[in-house]
Amino acid sequence: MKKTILIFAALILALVLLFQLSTYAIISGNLEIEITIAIIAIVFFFIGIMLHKKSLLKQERPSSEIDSKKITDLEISNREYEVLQQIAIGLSNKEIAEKLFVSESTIKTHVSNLLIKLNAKRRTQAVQRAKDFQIL
Amino acid sequence: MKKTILIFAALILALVLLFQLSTYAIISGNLEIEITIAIIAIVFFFIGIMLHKKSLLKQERPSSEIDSKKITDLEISNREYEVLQQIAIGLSNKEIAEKLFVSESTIKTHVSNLLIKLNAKRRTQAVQRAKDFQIL
DNA sequence: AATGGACTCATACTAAAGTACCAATCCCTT
DNA sequence: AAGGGATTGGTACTTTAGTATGAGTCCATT
Repeated sequence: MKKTILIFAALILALVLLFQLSTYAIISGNLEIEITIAIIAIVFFFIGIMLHKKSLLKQERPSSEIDSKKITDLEISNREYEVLQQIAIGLSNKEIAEKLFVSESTIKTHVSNLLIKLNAKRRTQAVQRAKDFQIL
Repeated sequence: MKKTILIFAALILALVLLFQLSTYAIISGNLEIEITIAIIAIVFFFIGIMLHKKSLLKQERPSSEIDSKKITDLEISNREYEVLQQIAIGLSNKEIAEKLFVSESTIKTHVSNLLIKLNAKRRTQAVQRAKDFQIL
């Protein structure tokens, strides 16, 4: 909200400045009115583009951001989440075990707990549900 | 490219029209120059926003579009692709078999072929690779 | 008519995945 | 110090997944 106010203040300021400039230019005869109008048009054209770009950035981020709150809500521990990430890239339990320097038994335990917490029957379904929850 | 030319033509036309309007207004004394400038600024401000929005739509679509050419390149058949989609949503072979009204054996055959064609060792990896290829 | 691709299904395996239970540390909080 | 969650690991099993191989049907192209 603060940024919006600042942006609009800047816009009004720019408008006033351009107006002052154009008035002076027209009176002093240094600039033609067509050029003044053209400059104003171009300046606000690009202001429109830039503002829209910034507003979109704020909207796009959440859609691809992981929801860390949801992870804690589901009571998924750090280690379990690490395992979940490895499942998502298609690794087997043995491969995950080697990557995280633990035994395959440990990974199986983590996977079983993940399936319960994500209410999934299989690891493929767990990945799908995790993506629905925006935690992957 | 054609659209870009049309858009710029429309922009120039709008600029000329606004210029004509403002010249007439100022000469006839019906409008103050400040108001004219303000109108031009607002109009081009919104033109900027709208143009940027349209250009973004063209960019976003391809990133979430499935690459049907890639599917044929990988020699993945229609039925195999259907199975791939079901794997991606986390179904087991038996569940896929019931959904597509075929036996589990058939699904296993399709899955095996998919793994070869996608160069994957497991179904989870197949899903991951399919997404890399933009076919899911 | 013959060939080849797509789809189907089966059998018999081997290999992963997943379940159920138990248990030992470690670390943090009460 | 005691309790509890997190992490680790094991054994013993059941269930899915995946491989290998062969074979039949259907359909379009040659």
